[in-house]
Amino acid sequence: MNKLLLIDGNSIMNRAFYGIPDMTTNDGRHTNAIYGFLNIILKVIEEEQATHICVAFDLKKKTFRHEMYEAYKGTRKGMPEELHEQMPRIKEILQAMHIRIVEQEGFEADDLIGTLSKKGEREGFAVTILSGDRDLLQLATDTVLVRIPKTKHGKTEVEDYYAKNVVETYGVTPLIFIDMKGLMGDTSDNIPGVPGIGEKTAAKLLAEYGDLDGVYAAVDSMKASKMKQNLIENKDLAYLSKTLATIKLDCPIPFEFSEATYNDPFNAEAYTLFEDLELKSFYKRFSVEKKEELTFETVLIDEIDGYNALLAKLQKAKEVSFAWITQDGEALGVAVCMDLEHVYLIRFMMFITEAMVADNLLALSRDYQVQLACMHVKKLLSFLNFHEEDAVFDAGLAAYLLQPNQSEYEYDTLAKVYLDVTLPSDKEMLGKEKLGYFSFEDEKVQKWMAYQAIVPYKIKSVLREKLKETGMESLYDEMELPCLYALYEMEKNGIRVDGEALHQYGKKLRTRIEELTAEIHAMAGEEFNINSPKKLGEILFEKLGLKNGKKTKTGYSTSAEVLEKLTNAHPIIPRILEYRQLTKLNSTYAEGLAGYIRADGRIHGKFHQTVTVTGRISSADPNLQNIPTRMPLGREIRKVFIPEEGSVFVDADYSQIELRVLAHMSGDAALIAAYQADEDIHAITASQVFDVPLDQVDSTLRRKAKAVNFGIVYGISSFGLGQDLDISRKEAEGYIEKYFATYGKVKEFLDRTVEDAKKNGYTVTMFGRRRPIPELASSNFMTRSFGERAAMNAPVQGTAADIIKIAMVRVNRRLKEEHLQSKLVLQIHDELIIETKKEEVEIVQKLLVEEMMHAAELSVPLLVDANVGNSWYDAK
DNA sequence: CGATTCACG
DNA sequence: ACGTACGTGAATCGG
Repeated sequence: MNKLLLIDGNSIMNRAFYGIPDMTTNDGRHTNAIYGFLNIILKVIEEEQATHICVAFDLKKKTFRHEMYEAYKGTRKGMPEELHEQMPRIKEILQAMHIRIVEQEGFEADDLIGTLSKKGEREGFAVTILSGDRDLLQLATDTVLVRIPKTKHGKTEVEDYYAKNVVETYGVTPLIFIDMKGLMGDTSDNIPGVPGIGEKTAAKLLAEYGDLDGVYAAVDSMKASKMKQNLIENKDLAYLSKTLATIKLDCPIPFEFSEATYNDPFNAEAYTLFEDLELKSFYKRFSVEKKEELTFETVLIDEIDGYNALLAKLQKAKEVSFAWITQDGEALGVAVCMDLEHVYLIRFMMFITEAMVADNLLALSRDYQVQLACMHVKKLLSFLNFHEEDAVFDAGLAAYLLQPNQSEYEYDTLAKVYLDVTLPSDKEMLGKEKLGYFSFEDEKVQKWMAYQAIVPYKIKSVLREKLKETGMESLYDEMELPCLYALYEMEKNGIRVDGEALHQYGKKLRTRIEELTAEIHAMAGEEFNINSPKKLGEILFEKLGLKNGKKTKTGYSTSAEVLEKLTNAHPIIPRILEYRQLTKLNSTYAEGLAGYIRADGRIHGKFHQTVTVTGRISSADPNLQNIPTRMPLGREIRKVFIPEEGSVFVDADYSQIELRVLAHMSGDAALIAAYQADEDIHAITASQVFDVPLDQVDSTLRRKAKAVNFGIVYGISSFGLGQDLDISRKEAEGYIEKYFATYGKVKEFLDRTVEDAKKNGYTVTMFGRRRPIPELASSNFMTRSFGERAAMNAPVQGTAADIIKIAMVRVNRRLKEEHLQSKLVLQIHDELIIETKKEEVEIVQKLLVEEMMHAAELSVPLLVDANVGNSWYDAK
């Protein structure tokens, strides 16, 4: 039997738009509704095994029913621009997929669907209707199925309704469902209904009196009530609502279903559209031949004569790009490119050794003035001994500066953004295949290797040009590129950790954790997983009946913030808080860090340079930038980080660098003066904001003022500040106003920053680093507000990040220039740690403080605190 | 694999 | 009216 699927295009697009978080293409076109729409309909098409499909859309022109409603209530909300722009695109896609689109001027999508559904039934189709709108339930019959997708926790579930299911759920037949809408209305569909009558009352009335006419025939005999009054007063409204809710079944349909067959949806034409919109998750459905968009020849070099001939050519080249091919830390070969027509794949072997090729590459830069380019220089440095001076172009790093909000910078993404060429990704090409000697003979792997050399070759000039255009060329050349070498050295150096001390620390924690576990289980009266917020919530708020439990999303919140308010409500609470703290310390730090200690007794974490949107460095595997310090017990962990014999740690950190940057960038005289006089900034702020003489500012007031200062840097909101200080939004509002009255230029600066960001689409740091903030253009209040706060924060956080990068680069240079044996080991945003030979302590400390202080000339001094110690704990 | 929680600046 | 502070990474749970 033929299956007809009728899709309510507008309502499904609408559902998808609000159900799927914002998604955009690289050039900023929104695709979330398109993505969600396609996911829903493809899922249903598959389930239904549909043979014929129609997707109905409203046309822009107002319909009769709109006009009736607007006559009643004035305006109707238009759709947000982000959704609006997706409508023509989804239609294009459907057309390309040979899926029938139905539109009629003067008719809404549901009228068309109603008509088509009847026509389909008459012609012997099994009809299914897919809509996000419950209005369509009136079309359900014994054979016509209405399906309504719901997004639950990110997953789409579909509710199915035949006539009998409508009766089960709403107590009325589909036809009477229209009368029900007339009584209860439907806010989402702009149907007013009778005031005071909701689902329950409407269902009761209709069960008793049959339909709307029945209700009004009997209305006079009802006993006096508010409801009766409402019914009588709003009779016209009820009938108007019914008319509004009634779907037409007699629209003109100028085509036959034979023109709506579902056939060959995943064709080449559709593929180019999917590609254009970067809807990658659908690519695998297409079996079309992907056309090769980069044409080149791969040449395998695996004997010495060929290699020598190639080398001679490379030495004469001006620009050479390369990709070091590795597997599990072992080098297999290198792909090299010096023109657009060829990629040479050099396979390491007996007579073409890794060491030899590495030396030759280095010599290209140093002896033959060849400009080298590749993808991720830092990753290569353990194989290739390049230095800062070699200035190897790093395509990933350049691309990061241009678009720091991307999640990765692999060859396929870069090719798409900068060459408008779609290449298969790592995953698509290799899957889980392990590379080896014979991979050089596998055509697919050859391509993959080649891409990584030819992409940087091709995009280098594009990236250079864009860096110039955006004023970020010197940022790239003088800050980011040199910084990469300092970061690599920190990774290589690692930091020494006393494994035995770490083990003892963990043991101490675990003893206490066991005690707490037993006590908590005893108090709860059962054994349960304390680590499961879900279980814990049930125990606390249901079994033990603790009140509050207010913060929810997918259950009760059991965050420390909530639990702390309940500390005195039950003795189990403080134990859970302690348990949480200890298990965190144990699993993340005691046990977590232990797993990273290498044979040299040191932890070699990674420092990522292309992760954060603001320009900061991030740390991972393990994260060495979040080692505890705020709580005494956690801080103890820092005792296990120790220098090697004969060395100490010299640790230096900036004092309030972000607020100082703010003082400078805003030019606020009061703030600048306070810093120039080396005043206690939080105390001064307290005195100003709370109208208290400076000598009467107590610790509580100072703490509050500190929160205000932090809030300013974070992009202040009265709600956020209120939350942090546990005061009312109103009160927080007062603090902020007082702050801005004191530091007027700061307000001007923040306002100007947001305004410029809205105009340009990005913010800029003192050193020209940009942060795009697409959220500022959103029509969604929440999203836009976030963008505004981010815009206030980014120049400040970003400039501070720039400054410490400059300091790192200079410190690292001086350590080398002055032939010191001390080495950088950690960077924690505003802090640098140098493992320092004892005989170098004085000079290193001086050098470190000097370079940090003078990394930037601001209108306020950059103060640096420095300490020396035999562990990280002691040096701070 | 997303949500929750929590460690840091 | 909308419901949040800015920027990260890791462990854990549960679908």
